[in-house]
Amino acid sequence: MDNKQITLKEIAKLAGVSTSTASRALDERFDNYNSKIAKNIREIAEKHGYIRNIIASNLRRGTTRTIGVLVPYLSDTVMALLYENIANIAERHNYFTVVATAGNSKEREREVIKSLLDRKVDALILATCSLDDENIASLRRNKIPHSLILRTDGQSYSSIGDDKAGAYIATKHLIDLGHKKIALINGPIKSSNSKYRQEGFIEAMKTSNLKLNKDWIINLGFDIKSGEKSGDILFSSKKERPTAIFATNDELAIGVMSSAYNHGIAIGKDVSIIGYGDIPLSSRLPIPLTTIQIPFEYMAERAFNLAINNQGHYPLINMVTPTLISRKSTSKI
Amino acid sequence: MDNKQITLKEIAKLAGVSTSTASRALDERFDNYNSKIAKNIREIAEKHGYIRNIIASNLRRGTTRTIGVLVPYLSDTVMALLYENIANIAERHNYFTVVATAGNSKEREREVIKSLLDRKVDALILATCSLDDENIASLRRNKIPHSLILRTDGQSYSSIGDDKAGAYIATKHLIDLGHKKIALINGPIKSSNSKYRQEGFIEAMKTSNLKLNKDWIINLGFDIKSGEKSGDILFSSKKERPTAIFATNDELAIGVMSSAYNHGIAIGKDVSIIGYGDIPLSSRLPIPLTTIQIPFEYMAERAFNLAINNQGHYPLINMVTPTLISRKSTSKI
DNA sequence: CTGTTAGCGCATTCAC
DNA sequence: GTGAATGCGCTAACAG
Repeated sequence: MDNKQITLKEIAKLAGVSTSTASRALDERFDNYNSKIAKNIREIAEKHGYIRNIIASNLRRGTTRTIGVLVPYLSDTVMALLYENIANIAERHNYFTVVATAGNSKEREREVIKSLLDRKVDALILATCSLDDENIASLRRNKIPHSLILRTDGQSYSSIGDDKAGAYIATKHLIDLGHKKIALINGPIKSSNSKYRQEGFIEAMKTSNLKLNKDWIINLGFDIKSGEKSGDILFSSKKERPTAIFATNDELAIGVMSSAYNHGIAIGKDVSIIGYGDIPLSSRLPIPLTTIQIPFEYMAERAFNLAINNQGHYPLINMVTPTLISRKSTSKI
Repeated sequence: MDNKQITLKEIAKLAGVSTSTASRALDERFDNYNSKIAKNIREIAEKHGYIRNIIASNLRRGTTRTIGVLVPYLSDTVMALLYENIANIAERHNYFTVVATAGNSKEREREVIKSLLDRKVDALILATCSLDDENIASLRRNKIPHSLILRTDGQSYSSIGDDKAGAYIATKHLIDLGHKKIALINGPIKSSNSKYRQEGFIEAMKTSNLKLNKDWIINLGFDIKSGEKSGDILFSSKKERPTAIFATNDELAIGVMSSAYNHGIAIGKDVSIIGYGDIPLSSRLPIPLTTIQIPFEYMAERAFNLAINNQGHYPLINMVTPTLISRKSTSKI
């Protein structure tokens, strides 16, 4: 595999040519270099298991063909899926990918961006964006190639889902099932996906002339625990309870389900729950979750293209259309 | 942030010293270099936002302080948790980490290892090991620093859980609850964790003089889907059904739960289910999952130390002890 | 402690 | 199409 790798110079010597000729013959970017001598060099290189020293090459070329991806947590399945898709598409384009996790701290995010940049990544893809994100503004100021995925601040090139439409579809699904008392469990509104999903929810409610109950719109976090807490708030209320809940991501929905179970409320019967994201788990829950599917692969591909080459081929904000996946957690009232 | 980064040479010129002096003054490895001139260099560097070009530094130093991590899937929560823990401990030691996913293909794994090595990672940590793993044998032959995590082939330095003990505890828990008809849902036996968990299961059964039913030991995959299939096999059998099931990881257990639900079998009542791993989700399932907790952080730390520096400070196989977490998915018969 | 010299391994001028 | 020369930016060996 390696140990003392054979070097370009040595290959050149073996082939009886200069290192520059050897370098050209082995440069993957010139595919029209087919002289006899070039072919010979390639054969020799192949035979001796020559592998270009990427570090040296990167230094000289001034580019690393590496993109850095920033997510809050990799243990968040949506983020893991997003990253896997980005890594795949990048690999197909001969790019290498590195991830870093920033948790929910803007400060940590700043550090991590710096660390990625110090490593000379050619571009960044960020899934951490909040609506007024100073870190991302700083990327723009410094003209650092980057794109946003899943969430946008409306100012950098972004590949996101049509969150408002998705939320509208989700809410409409509940309404079409006959529900009128519908609660929204959402993440913090400072993220664009939360904001637009909330807008979609409200629009669907208003369009159907349904009353919005302020106590039934809850904005805590994005994780299971937040969903559970939100569910506890709704289900332990002395007042009226909602008959349906739209949780703006699947993890929140799972948390709500857990809470419902603890309160002895039958999911899909006493209460309908719809999520957002369609993570692999959702279809395999004891009560499979009705949810909104996001085309992650397509989203990742666009984010990649935006990061690498966003010279006006694409609009600033690129949206993919989500679709409803109906399962057992929702039913007619 | 960057753009045209100021270079060491320029800092040296500004400080009126040679580049080598500047280099030494800014070398993080010499913390005892505190002459007046050195301090001055550092001040100037700080003022001008100097950042060492890591690529050039890596090339010259011949080391990257980067470790490569190989996992099957990042969308497998256990793997994501493992990686996050490795990345954290590595960062604390001033190492950078990159991940790659190999799916379940040994061929792909080989490619990915090569790609990581081409990038000159200083060491590898692999969570992909099977019992007789040619890729890992190859690492040993080529004396490439590496360690195994979660799974071992018994020949490379490894940081794993005590799978046999964990499985014994899990099975014993079911037996102590009065169960006698116990099924095992396990991954493919070619992975050490599956193998040892199966051994622990069998030992507990034998120690308690319980009969092993061959139809009740199922070895499919590691994912939810496999768990669901396995559950379907058990629950749709015309013959006798088990009253308890030990699934050797939480995802399998979730799959089984889904199957149980579909068959109208009440979890924690008609059937007790115990998992393994304690992923965050498990405690928040509608019926919280009894499971075996693995100390991932400690496991990751040891794997890191083994990868970086395994010169006999540690035994070949390092085991962390798992503990039982009792929840509602198991109950007395 | 400091400066000089000499590369790490490769890619890119620029002549021929 | 090829080779000689020249660094990318940094670090290490050596001598003082």
